[in-house]
Amino acid sequence: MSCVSTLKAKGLKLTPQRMMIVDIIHDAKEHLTADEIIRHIQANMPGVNKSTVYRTLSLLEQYGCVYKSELSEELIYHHDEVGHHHHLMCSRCGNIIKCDEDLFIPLKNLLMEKYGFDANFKHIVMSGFCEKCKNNN
Amino acid sequence: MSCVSTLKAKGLKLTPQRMMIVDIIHDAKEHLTADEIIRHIQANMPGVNKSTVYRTLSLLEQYGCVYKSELSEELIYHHDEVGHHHHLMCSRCGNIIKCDEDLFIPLKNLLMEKYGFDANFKHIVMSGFCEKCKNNN
DNA sequence: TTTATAATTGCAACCAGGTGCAATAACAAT
DNA sequence: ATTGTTATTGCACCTGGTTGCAATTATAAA
Repeated sequence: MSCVSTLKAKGLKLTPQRMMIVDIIHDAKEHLTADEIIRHIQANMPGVNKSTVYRTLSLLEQYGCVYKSELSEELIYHHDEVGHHHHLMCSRCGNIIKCDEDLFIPLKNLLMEKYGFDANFKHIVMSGFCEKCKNNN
Repeated sequence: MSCVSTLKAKGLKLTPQRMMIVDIIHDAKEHLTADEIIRHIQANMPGVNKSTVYRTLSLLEQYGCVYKSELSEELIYHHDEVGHHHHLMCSRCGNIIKCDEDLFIPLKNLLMEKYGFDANFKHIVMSGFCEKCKNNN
């Protein structure tokens, strides 16, 4: 079900601002920060307020139309189809290790089995200590 | 190694503000929000600035003396020994399911094996859709 | 097409947390 | 005990994100 029909089915209004935000996320090749989305929309529709954007994003997230994740401290928004990956961030040195996403599959399956919970494993950032910092306390 | 000797070993200064913040976290039975820590310290040492608190917390986190985690949108700080648990938060309805921490052990071990990464699995919040919301799109 | 109504917007004010900088204080060396 | 160095503090300001509210607008019903 497309974003637009999902919203419609819920009795939510298809305002020009919303349509534009949906389009921006759909068209994006990569994930976007909220700020990038705000700049994009204000280029086309000057005067659109940032609170409108944030409210729309959280609405779309609630209805499964976009995914919000965090990437080294900053929140990013992305559409389902966009490629995703996981990160391990060191609390000491701040370095980020890219992480094979397959490692998370067993956990995802387990959460589904035990709790019926459909975890968002599109972008994960785990914090902890990297090899170097761990040994160099 | 205690927090105090860790700081000392790194050539960091043991200011009264820092000592007090360390004490507060040590004495806490539960995890604390940054705000609670700020209120605590300002009760004993009026005039201590919130930026000092935030800077001290991130310093302590870097050196493994406290753990920062997120609990349904708010950041919490806690000492190693404090009991911990995981949560599954629904992006639609906001409900939080408590989650058995053992489920994360295989993943933790895998990350250690493959990347030498010591993941902080003290408090995890996973987002996704709960059983009810998942089926009620 | 007009009207009613409920959802949505923009605004302004707010919140948690972070940052650059000059003043201060902890600690080491004398 | 005094001094010098360097880390740390408090301050003022900034940032991303949120909220209450009055004005506006999409949509359904008449």
